Amino acid sequence: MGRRRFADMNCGIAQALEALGDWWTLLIVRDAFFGVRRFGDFERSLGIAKNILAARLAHLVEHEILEKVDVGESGERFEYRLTDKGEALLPVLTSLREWSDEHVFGRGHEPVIVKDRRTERRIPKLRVVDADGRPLSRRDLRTVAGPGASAETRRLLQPRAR
Amino acid sequence: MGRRRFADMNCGIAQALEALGDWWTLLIVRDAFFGVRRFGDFERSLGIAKNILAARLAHLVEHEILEKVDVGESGERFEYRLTDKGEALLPVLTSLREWSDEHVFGRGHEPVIVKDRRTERRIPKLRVVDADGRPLSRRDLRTVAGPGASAETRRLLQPRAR
DNA sequence: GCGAGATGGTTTCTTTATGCAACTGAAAAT
DNA sequence: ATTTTCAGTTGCATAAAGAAACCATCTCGC
Repeated sequence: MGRRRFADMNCGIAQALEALGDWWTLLIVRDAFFGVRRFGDFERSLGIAKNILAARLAHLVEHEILEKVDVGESGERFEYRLTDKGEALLPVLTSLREWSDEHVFGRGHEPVIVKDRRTERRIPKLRVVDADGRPLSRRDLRTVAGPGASAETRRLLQPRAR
Repeated sequence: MGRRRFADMNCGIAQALEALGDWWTLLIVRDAFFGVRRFGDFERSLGIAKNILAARLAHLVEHEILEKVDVGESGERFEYRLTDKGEALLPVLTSLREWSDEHVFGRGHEPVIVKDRRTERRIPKLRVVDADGRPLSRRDLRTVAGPGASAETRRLLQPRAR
């Protein structure tokens, strides 16, 4: 029985994976952040099969991360553009890149560097911080049920020994 | 012909996906952040098939995101614990959750809320900011080749019309 | 010390997903 | 008018995911 979907899980990570978790999808989004818009450009940039690309683009359009815009002069010719919801993935892509830079490539071996276009300075690393800007780690956090929590989520979040 | 791997791509996102991109993997890491350590606990929490779980845990151990520790009193009994490299994924999980909270569930419908354990206040949202703390969007950024850039990466980053 | 159950997997088989290659129909370029 | 590009679709081969059954240790109760 094929792959399970996560759509019904009452969890933000699972929901994000429902939209982005398929193979290739996040690389398509990354390319979109780089300014790629056309079917053929995604195809060449990624070396992805056409049928997979078509399916992924449709999935991203369905999830309102990309929008398909007809830009044809005298007929149909499409572009895929990031929506606001898609642009909001910047912290996700950034945190993934920063993690790889530090823990996969290692400092000094980054394949790319992201700068503030205005000042030409590197952007500061993303960090999880408290209200005063002090860095927090996993142990400093406490997860509680929110307003949209399901009964199951509520049960899972009951305090227990760790 | 099976699935392509991204291991050889000279890109942080691709490298992160090589480690985390498989189906289920990120949910296993999420559970690890919640304090889950035992095979059976992951299995029950996720409802994942044992063979897939075993493969994913081995993959995460191989990538040094989890470590497998023998905690048996008089024989083998294992725990999977987050390494420092694994703990460093906190911004990734956080940015995914925050994106879902805002763009999938919507404000006021978050299934979980993450608080600073000390102050009981919600943690501020992760943002990509400049050196002075001002928020940046995709358009404010410029990506240039880093010290570890391959020839291909260098070529792709040549300025071009957007 | 011995059987019952929990733990942590491996093996087998079926169902899906992925990938390649070939094909298509419309738009642009020449 | 013909060729090339574009944006897919279709068909087929293979690899990965999932369920269920199986298995070797360990642990607990007695």
